[in-house]
Amino acid sequence: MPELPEVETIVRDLRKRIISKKIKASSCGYPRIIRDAGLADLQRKIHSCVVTSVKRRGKNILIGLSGKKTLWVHLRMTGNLLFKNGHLAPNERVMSLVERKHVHFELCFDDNSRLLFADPRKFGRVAVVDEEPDKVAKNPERFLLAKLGLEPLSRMFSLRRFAMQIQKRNKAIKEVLMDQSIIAGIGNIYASEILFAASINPFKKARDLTSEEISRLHCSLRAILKKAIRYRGTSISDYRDASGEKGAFATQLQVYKRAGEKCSRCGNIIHKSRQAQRSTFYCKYCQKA
DNA sequence: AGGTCGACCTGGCAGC
DNA sequence: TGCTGCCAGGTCGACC
Repeated sequence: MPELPEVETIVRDLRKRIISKKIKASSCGYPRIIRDAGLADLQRKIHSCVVTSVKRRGKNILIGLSGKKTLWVHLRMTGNLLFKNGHLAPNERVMSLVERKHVHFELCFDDNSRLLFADPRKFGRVAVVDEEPDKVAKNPERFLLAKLGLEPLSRMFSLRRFAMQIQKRNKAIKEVLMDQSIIAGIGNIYASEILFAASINPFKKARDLTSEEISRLHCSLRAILKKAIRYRGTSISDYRDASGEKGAFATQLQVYKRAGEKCSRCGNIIHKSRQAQRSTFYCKYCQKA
């Protein structure tokens, strides 16, 4: 699933391509991806709007539209937003793995270029919000979106604020990192990688972390996310950027999906176990409990 | 308030 | 080859 670095890569691509374009038409082959009010309402609201901005908040994509509106997109596990110049042939593969049948929502701009929302598993969601993106980003719950915590690459993400959040949580640190209402944007891949980089055991209770560990975690968290953005994200299978290209960070993964391989730091074997119903990868020696 | 679990979906892959 | 069961980057709502 796309996490912060993948979403950021898509947002940066789209910013170059769709800003100031006018929406001429939209279509949807699977209305359940539209939240709340539904398809007809959404189509009416976005028709003839001009794209004014493309932003990210956590894993959420916020496309600013003229008339103080926001087109909200969440890619969940396998969603993709792809920009395409011109029409799509009836059987054209949008990219490897994603066939025409997986395109569930489509925006057509006045120059005939398109923005496609494709999602094989149909978990992704789209909605229109009657407010501009900055206000939605600040207070997503007000617009019936999920509560979002600290933005890890913003200036607000100080060591002090991070530590305050960590110290009051009684659950495992990996679960805290992945809790979007505490820190926004980290998912299963980067939580594993960040904890490895900081040499912290994923099962350790957040409130038991020493101040030295919290400081190390704060540092690796930002470093890993920034590096992953430089590599344009991680493609395990489905993820592609807005041009349909893979991200290159998979080659940099130290523990995620590497169970049974040797730890790059100590040479011991990387372990896989189950945590909060998801896979966790770590080195038992470098990340002692 | 906090945790745990199933539901939402499809496709790929391992094992038989 | 074909069937079955398991696994997957995320989130939400029901329940205790």
